Amino acid sequence: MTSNQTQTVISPSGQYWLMKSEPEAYSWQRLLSEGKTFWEGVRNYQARNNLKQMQVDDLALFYHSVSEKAVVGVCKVTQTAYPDPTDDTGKWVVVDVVPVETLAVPVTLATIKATEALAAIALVRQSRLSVVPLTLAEFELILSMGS
DNA sequence: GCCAACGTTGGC
DNA sequence: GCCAACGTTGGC
Repeated sequence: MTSNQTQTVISPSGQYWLMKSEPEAYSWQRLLSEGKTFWEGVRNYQARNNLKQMQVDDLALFYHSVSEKAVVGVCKVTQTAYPDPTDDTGKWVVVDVVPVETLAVPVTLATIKATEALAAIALVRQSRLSVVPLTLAEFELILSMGS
């Protein structure tokens, strides 16, 4: 590790994600205070497939949906997909994540939509998908907008 | 609170 | 296997 910045911005697998949560259901502040969580409750096949592709140390933006509509932090995958303990059917999975950093300035959906370079972002194009992939460029741009 | 988008379910 | 009905999500 040469610096904090390198640690934050680089995902060894080259994969980057954005994960959505309603702050009323599970907030960034709660993740900060708990230090770790498993990302439960995904009941959508496409989102599940994204979860299954995650590697340890993949980085993900944490997005507050509905009441806030802003990217608020960066988290990191510490455990790849395993069966969702809150699910009886055995069909669904979770991953473990830990918080990495809080954005100095939340990056709002309105700002993202107004940014030309983010026009293709899956957050906007597939607004109902709760776990979406990001390109490195999208990930880095949102991080820089939030710093 | 409304509505658009979209995923799921079930009848045929 | 199609498609109408329905439920859910999430932005506005």
